[in-house]
Amino acid sequence: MLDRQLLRNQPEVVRAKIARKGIEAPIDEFLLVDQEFRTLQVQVNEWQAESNAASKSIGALMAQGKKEEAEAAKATASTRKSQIQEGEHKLREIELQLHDIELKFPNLPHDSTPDGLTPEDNVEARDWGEQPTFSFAPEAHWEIGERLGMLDFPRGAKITGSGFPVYTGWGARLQRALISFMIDHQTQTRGYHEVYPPYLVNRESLIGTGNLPKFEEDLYRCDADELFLVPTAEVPVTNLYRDEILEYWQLPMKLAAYSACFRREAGSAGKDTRGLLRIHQFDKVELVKFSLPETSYEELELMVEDAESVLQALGLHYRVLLLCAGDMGDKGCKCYDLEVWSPGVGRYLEISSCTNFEDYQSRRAKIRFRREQGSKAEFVHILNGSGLATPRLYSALLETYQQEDGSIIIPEPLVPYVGTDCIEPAH
RNA sequence: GGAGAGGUCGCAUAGUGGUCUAGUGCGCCGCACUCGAAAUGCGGUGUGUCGCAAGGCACCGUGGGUUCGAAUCCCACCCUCUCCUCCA
Repeated sequence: MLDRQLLRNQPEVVRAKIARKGIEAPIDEFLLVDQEFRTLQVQVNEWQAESNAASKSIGALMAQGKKEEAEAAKATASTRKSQIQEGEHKLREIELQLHDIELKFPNLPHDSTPDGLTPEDNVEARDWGEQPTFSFAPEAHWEIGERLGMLDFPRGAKITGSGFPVYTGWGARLQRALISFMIDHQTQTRGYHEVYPPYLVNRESLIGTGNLPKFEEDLYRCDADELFLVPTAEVPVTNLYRDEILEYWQLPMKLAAYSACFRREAGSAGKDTRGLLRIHQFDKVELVKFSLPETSYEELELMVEDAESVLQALGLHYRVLLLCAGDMGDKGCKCYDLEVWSPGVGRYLEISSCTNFEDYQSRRAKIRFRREQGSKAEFVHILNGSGLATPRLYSALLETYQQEDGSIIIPEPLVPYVGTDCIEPAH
């Protein structure tokens, strides 16, 4: 959600900035409904003020025992009543309409976000490590996983559906190890506070982060209870402080949460269907920051480094992309993607997105802070990033550390979590 | 799921139809007193929205209703607590 004053006072600036994302903002619709809203509000307020004054005078007349005058005043007042009620209803209706329009506005890209509409316009900020070389043809992770009894796609499809893989044996152990390693890494060496959130959230929470109203078709919904499975821990974690005012000293607040993530991936049927590249249920450690507005872009750079540090610890080659305005999505102001190299698949895989939303989410979720006691509450800036998502990490790990004899070397920091330094084929 | 109790301004409480424009205490801010502090006294102290402003309007868990007028009465729902039931 954007600042209503900004929309009113500088509609053309807003329109132009949103156009950089290749999106046409509903700015004309907003201005029209907003004007209607304000006009009616002034009118209804006047009526209410008259009514309040009249009621007060009736009270005074009653107290003085002037019953007849009071009765006469009551009669007059009751004629005004339906008019006011009608006006109030209409006003509420228009306000909801206005709010709906506001919720549909995408965020404005930051000036440092490059122009462009397609992935080709993204800017490579840096890379780390080198593409590993092999003396044999590297296998894709689904081949390695099935051969070593770590991944079972057919049975996952049987018990649930496609896109719900089963991890078994060392595969399950490795999955659990990655989660534990990453959450420990972020909390113990990068200063994040651990959160373990619910996996089901209500509608308000999804509106708060901006997943609703626009992206409902991407979510799994439990109709009986009006709850949704979380597409990312971003949703419950960001909403922890919905409708709250934080203390100045709490900022920046850095939270790290593991959760399973559930996405219907509607509209992407046929894309990346093999292996772990695009699945409906996956695991992710999510980083969320509540920041002072004036430092949020520094915090973004630090968050990208936090995400990168996992890949560096595991010795995986990756690159960092600064996304162009059109490829960043609706909610962000500035976004970096981390792409890890997966040699068997032969591609860089998006494994983390680190985004500064500025006050877009905090405005929706009403998350504010106070600089000092008595000063006005301001919206915090909210950032989040994956730190990291497991399926593509899993892919890069198996494919990078595969050996000619069919085994997988486990990188050193992960050994205590997995309980072995090498996963070998069964004999 | 069943029964009961409760949800009021940061916190704690008062308020059961019109001097409530929601009182009081604590906390907080300002001023006074003081060398300084404590104590004390005085004043102030929520959010949103419309307005250049003065000021208006809305908000006592949420949504409806009754009434000229609702924190207060009625209905539905949500949440918390206690007990019962169920249960990993």
